[in-house]
Amino acid sequence: MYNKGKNAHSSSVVLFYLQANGVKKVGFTATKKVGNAVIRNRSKRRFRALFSEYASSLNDGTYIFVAKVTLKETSYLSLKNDFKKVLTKIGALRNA
RNA sequence: CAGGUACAACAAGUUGAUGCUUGAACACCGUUCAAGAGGAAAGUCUGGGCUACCGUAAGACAGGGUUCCAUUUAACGAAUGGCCAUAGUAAUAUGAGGGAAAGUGCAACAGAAAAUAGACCGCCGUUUGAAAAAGCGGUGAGGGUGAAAAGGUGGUGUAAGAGACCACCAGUGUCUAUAGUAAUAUAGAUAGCUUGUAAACCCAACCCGGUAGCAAGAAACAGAUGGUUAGCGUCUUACAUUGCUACUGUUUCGCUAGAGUUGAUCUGUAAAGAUCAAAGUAGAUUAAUAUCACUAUAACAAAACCCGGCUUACCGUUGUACCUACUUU
Repeated sequence: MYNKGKNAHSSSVVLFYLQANGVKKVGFTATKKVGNAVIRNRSKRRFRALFSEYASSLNDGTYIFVAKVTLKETSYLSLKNDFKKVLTKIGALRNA
């Protein structure tokens, strides 16, 4: 998936996407580089909360969101912007 | 009032919107209600419980661990109180703290000489010599070297010297008395007994089956293919036995009421113990316990089988007890 799919970068998020009809899967990744267990769990929770906002307007396919080191200092609004940016870049938003 | 010491406690809150995990009820597959991370959940350093394997049980040896004393505890390498040593004016803190007189070993460099002491300079005696000096012997008091030079000071003594002898002092061992459960302390007597190293081997006392860990392990269903005839560190004795066991997937159990928590009373200096009372479902498996907003900027850090300790990290704040100095009375 990392090899075949498309990817898009922003300051706090990296998105990997592979199109597939009838499948809708999502994964959240926060490696040890990001921080300790508390920070990683919090990153994944924030991703999950944001993803549920966009979930209905997304195309089918498999998504992987990867957290970057700067994520823990990013505010909600700028994270939302980044989220929108990577989704648009990849063309996953249905009504973009 | 200033500085310090010890211990303890808390570890955000608010409401609104949108959600998650578990349980219960209703209902009949969605509603309602309830509960939902820590003081260290961390490091994985230790003591156990629990589970499996090493056939079972007992013993010996080997091996490992502990190390001032007493107490506490299920147990411990932990805790409490004390002793000793060191640091601090003190409150207090720190501690790999048995034995060097059971034995063996080791002590770099420097230095003449380093543990059976040892003569380089010096000092003393004597022989040779006119003298300078040389030879032989004595001397550990003086010099210099070193982490350490074989207790210290003064005297007696002597050719010069020496615990060789004496007085006082420091330490050590032994004995006695007193205090203490004891470690030990104090006092007296006595032995001229006096370097360090046990994180060198070793000795003494006490303690210990080993390995793996809940991804342990157990059960059910389904599937497909096999493996081995044996074994704890070693040995001995007794008994028993031919069967034992592995793989993949899913589900259930293991899974949370426990050597537990809180409060009161009593016992104890304390760790802790006894009695009585009260409250109480976190239990997941990519893994819930949130996301956004507001107050004020908020640490370290996320349960994963469960308990006792230890270690390390830490924002902001509060309380209690004590010590020292100064001022006033």
